[in-house]
Amino acid sequence: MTRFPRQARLTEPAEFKRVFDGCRCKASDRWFTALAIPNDREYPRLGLVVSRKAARRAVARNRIKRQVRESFRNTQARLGGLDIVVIGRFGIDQQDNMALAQALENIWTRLIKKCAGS
RNA sequence: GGAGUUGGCCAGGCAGUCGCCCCGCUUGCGGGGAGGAAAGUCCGGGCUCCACAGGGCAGGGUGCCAGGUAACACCUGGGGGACGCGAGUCCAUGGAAAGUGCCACAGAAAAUAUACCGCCCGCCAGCGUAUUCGUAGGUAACAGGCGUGGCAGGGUAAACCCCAUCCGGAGCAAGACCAAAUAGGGGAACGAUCAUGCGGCCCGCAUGGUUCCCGGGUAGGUCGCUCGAGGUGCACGGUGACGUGCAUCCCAGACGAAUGGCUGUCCACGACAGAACCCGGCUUACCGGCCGACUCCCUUU
Repeated sequence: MTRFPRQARLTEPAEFKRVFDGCRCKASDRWFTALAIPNDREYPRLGLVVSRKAARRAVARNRIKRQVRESFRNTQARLGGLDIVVIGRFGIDQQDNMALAQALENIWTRLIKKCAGS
């Protein structure tokens, strides 16, 4: 299943707050920080935070978000019932799509491992 | 052919595949899905709410003339000035005889009135040179004083100002509607007339229960939200901006926020950059490409 419907997104401030406050496991590198918390569902949900600070131009922010969504879409089957917030960090707009995809793959793997342990 | 001026247009294409956001019939299909600047938020409107008898002052914008427009600081035409052989380009381009202020350059001096300069006359003091010294004379140069003469009543209003003219405030987080949970408010009905308080007691008054209704209103939701000063074509009017008529088309509407990923292929190897209520402008950013008009020079016929 590689769809990405609205149910698979965090859409309300309260949901974001839940992840930030109750964050159990965390994975980060130079360009991303990912926070996660188990939800009561059978599928994962994704929320994105890419600030103006991380990428000045709107075009760059859009590109980064699309990359994350695309990567999430292809990976979600392995993630299980997690609410995840991915945060873009400063300098991320300098990276090309290939680099972002690899970085994300790495992030997902580590996140799964950490959450399974907790 | 070369050099140049100017107006307009495009903004990688195609195929496959996996997705996202709207809409339509609703297995699943079909249709639509960022820009010329969507940007800066600098002007002008529409729209919404609030305020508002009328007039004036203050404050702010605009500034040759005429026209276009819903309106403008925009656009068109004309006048004037500057640049260019020219096509053209650029100009906040009203008023200095209402007043106040300022004045780089030039000038003696930009308003107090004369320092200044040139020439002339005389005087005082000092220095250098020549002579043995004092004294006297001559030459060059400096400073000061006196008399006479020269020069002006200019510029500046992206200085105040004057004149003309325009201007209410806030903004879609505008605003409208629906509306949980919880805690208040108002009302009605029901209690073997039960409990508590004020009373020694009764009456009475207050508080308490359950059910229902009403009103305000938070989270949340819906609307506003895209058919519009709309696009395209033709005709007519006008030097032109533009207007009028007819025909035709429906062309993003998201809201933790869609418009993308991958693969193949072609070429001039792809810049600046992402809608958030909607229009008209201005300004800024930008790889390249295409089309039209015009000017000058050279060559050929």
